[in-house]
Amino acid sequence: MYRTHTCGELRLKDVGSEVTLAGWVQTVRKFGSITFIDLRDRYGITQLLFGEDLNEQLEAAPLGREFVLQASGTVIERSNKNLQLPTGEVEIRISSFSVLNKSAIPPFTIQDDTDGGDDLRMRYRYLDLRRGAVKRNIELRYAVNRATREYLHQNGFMDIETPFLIKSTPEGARDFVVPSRMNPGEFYALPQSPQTFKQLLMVSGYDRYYQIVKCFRDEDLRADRQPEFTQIDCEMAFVEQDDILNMFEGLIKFIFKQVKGIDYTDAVERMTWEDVMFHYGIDKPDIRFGMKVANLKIPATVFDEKQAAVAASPIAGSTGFGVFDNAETVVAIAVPGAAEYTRKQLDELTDWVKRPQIGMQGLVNIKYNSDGSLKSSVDKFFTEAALQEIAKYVNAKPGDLILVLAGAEERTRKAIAELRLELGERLGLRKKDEFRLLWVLDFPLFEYAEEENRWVARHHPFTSPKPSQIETMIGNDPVIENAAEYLKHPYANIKANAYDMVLNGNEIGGGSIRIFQRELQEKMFAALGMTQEEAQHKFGFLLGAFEYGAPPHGGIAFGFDRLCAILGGSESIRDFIAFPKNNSGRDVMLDAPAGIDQKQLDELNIKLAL
RNA sequence: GGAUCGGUAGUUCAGUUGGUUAGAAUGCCGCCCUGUCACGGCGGAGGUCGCGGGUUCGAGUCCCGUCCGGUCCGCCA
Repeated sequence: MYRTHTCGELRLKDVGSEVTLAGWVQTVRKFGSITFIDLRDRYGITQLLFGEDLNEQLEAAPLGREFVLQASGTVIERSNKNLQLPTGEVEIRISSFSVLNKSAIPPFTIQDDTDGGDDLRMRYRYLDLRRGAVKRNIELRYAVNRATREYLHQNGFMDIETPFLIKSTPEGARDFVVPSRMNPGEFYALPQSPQTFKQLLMVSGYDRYYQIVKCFRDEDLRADRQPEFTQIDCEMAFVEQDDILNMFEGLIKFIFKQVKGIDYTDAVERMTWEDVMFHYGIDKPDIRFGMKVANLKIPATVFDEKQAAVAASPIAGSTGFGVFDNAETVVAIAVPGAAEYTRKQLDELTDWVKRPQIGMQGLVNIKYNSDGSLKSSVDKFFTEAALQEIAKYVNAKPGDLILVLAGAEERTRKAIAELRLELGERLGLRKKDEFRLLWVLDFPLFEYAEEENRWVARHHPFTSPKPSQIETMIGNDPVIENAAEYLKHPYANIKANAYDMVLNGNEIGGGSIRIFQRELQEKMFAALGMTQEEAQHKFGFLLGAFEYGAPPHGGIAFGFDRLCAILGGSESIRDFIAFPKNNSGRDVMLDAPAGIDQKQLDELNIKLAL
């Protein structure tokens, strides 16, 4: 063995021991005749003391940053202790050492607070991984992994591997594709998720399955998206929606406890998709703070159950203010304590909602002053009494600032959700150390793709409708005559047995109760515009399996990278992946993807048409 | 597919209206230093201003193109 101890374990009780350590040189601090060296490994940092007797040897073999060093000596108590370090009360008086390997000067500093930019850090990822800040993230990831396996194992789940070389599917994200040498002209696809395999495992009777597994989607990336990412993929047979929700909020609570020491004893809130869209404008609301959306006006085609309530809004009739009267949707939030905002701040907020990403025409503000008076940017159109009515409707208190957006339903609702998050952020309401879970239930089963003029599955084509709506689905022809009026089609109102788990405004997991009868699955494929032949060709294996006693089943998948990032208090999932790819899907360390030899292309019968 | 910001020393950045020899910090190298731990002190080296073209007496700075990177929209069942 190269070492008797790690660099993280020696303490006062070890004083007097003869030890040998091995690790990387973090820093060299030379003081004439004595030299301090911080030696680092995965476990920590220990200070080495090189006395006068070793000076000659040090001059013969100078030590630089990141040199690999083996050093032996006696553990002694420090005269000057460093209580910042766990090992800071002791140091090693070195008697002999040897340089196991030299190091080139690293391109950035190997410190928590590195001077390296993202690109450089990724190019030298093996150096970046030496940094404590990154190491702690990788350790946290492993802790989440272990907690997940422990919980699922205790609950009878089996980890079963599924293949990576599978068949391309028509629905959903673009597939990564792998050419088959032995089958010229044919291609495998990498799985977007093990969805159909886990359902087949249910048919086979492995009634509790899980896998922490890579998934692949060839779509454009973002800071928080990778072309290959990891899911905690789970499926259960003989369950209803509640069984799944209970089992997996248990999982997340267990992870909180094991990884963060947090006792999440509150019941996880459950809201329907309609409710969260109505009250927060988005399907993954951050419920750590209030500032709920007030609906002053909505189109007749959405939120059937809310129409009556909105009809009582103070701007329901004609107001004489064209911006409201001509808008499909008018929504507002009351920002607590923001009535003091200056003209400059309000202008800045207005510019913020006018950015192309938000795309609103403007922002109406109403200051509900502490003295109860009201001052707005639309005083020309509304009496103070009318503003009072609005303030009451949006539940504003004196001292609040009411912000109102008006425009087309979809865009405006999205914009108010963004505005709510932005102000929550600015007011410090999105606390890093606070975690609030939420189940969002009863998503629509279908969305309408206007450009393709057909229904698409909102979750995926294996999601079952609410049992009460199976008749609606089977009994209606999916074809739409007038695309503009798709909202009037019965399919627009079919709700799915689907659920998302939301943590602090992030969708961390989602799943559904699946279709398990052949007829309903065939109807689903037909609803999505597939001919019987196509369905048979693409999913014949699944339809076949459903003929041999498929049990009722359902499942869920969690975004493992994202979950780790949130638990680690970071926005970026890249920090939690040992070897991530950049925004263009490149591995800048390997320089992948890359071209291949003509010989390889020939073997694969592939001609490039660049 | 679209929008937008950026590319200057090993690294992170500054660089005025276009004007002398392109700066700082950090890192690196050398010398000094027996208690540092962001050690300190003194000195030094280090640049194809991403690349190509243009405007100009003169371009890091302005214009066009291109490559690379960041952020966002579309997209991501």
